Amino acid sequence: MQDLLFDFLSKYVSLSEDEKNAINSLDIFRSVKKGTTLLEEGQKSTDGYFVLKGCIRTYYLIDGEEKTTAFYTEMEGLTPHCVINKFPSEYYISCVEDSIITVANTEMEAEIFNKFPKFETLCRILSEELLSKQQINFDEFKISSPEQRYLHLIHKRPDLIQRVPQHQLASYLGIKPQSLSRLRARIIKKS
Amino acid sequence: MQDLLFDFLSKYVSLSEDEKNAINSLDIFRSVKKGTTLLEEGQKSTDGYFVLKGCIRTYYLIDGEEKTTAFYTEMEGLTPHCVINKFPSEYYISCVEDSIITVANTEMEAEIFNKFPKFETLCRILSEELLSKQQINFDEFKISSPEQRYLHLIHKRPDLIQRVPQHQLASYLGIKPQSLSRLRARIIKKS
DNA sequence: TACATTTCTTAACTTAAGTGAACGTCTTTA
DNA sequence: TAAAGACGTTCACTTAAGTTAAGAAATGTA
Repeated sequence: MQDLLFDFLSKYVSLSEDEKNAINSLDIFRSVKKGTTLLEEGQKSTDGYFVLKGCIRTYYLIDGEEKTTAFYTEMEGLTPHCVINKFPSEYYISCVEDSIITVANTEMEAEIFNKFPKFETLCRILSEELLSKQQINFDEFKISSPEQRYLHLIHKRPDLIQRVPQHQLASYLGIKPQSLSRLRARIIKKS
Repeated sequence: MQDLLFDFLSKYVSLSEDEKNAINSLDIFRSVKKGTTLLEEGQKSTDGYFVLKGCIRTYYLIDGEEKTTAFYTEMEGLTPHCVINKFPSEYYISCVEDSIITVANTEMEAEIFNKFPKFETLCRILSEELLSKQQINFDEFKISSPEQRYLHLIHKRPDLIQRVPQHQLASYLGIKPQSLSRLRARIIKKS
């Protein structure tokens, strides 16, 4: 399982056996069942996640309704906002599928950065890349209609449409489940 | 003018005179007039920007229409996507007001990181913070209606509503200028 | 298997955003 | 200073999303 992680990292830096061992010794690999809640609203945590296999999502609970705002699949990671700002979490994190993930807290990160500065460079580059991609995503969302967003998602992340329930996709697209259903019917009719 | 930058940085790290001098010697401070285009669509660039005073925006030109997707004001910075992905820029960057900014390219960054590893830590922390804030912004955008987004903007960035033209604000809120105009009239009527 | 629950779809109705056009105001500039 | 252009508002009309409700389909569970 570790190989998935090391293969991914090797795209950015080359790791010595020492460095790989240092990571392995941290015992960060976890297998989690579909439906497991990794983080709850109101909870404080210092754990960040990285998905090796499977899918996790973040959602807000608003007036009893789940509003899914992000999905993380293979080779995607997230550091919850509450880890950064030290306040209780404003959202939930939950497993969409049985998944294999890494869980690492801030202290483990600091330890690794200290021993191997290379990792800090890696993390800087990764988060700068992510920030930039995220901005493009946001831009695209703003300048598109719900229908365009859906069509775009089909091209950009076709897997999501298969592996994620419609009502979760809907809020991810910024609309209600009924609207997504209607919008899909409209698209099929057109073609 | 440099003091604005150093005051900001001092919130994250303490800088020695040596380090400040190293930054000053890079000659990164620029004064730019309202309307100046810093980056054009199709252009390649390695420059990142940080706003000390004033306001800059990113916009896409789609079917002859400007779609403004982001504003950067005092103590906010951006690294354009084209700097990260090495492709021609998909958007423009332009000055909304007369501004004082820093302009730094990738090589200068590398040089500073090399001399003062502390700066890389600073940049990692800043970009992780930004990424996290950005995600919260995006979440909020998704779960809100245009009217809620506008009301939220009034509370979160009241200055923007004063200093930025309505039609630029509109696309920033993901709607047409006419809709923003109508939405504002609706809000006034209610209250 | 049978029942309950969740998820998805459909429909009728309401509300709000998109569109195109007109108009007044303000700004730019020739 | 006059003309042109940009900007914001309003309006009538169109289109699509929100809402509420009902029912079908799929899923999970006893």
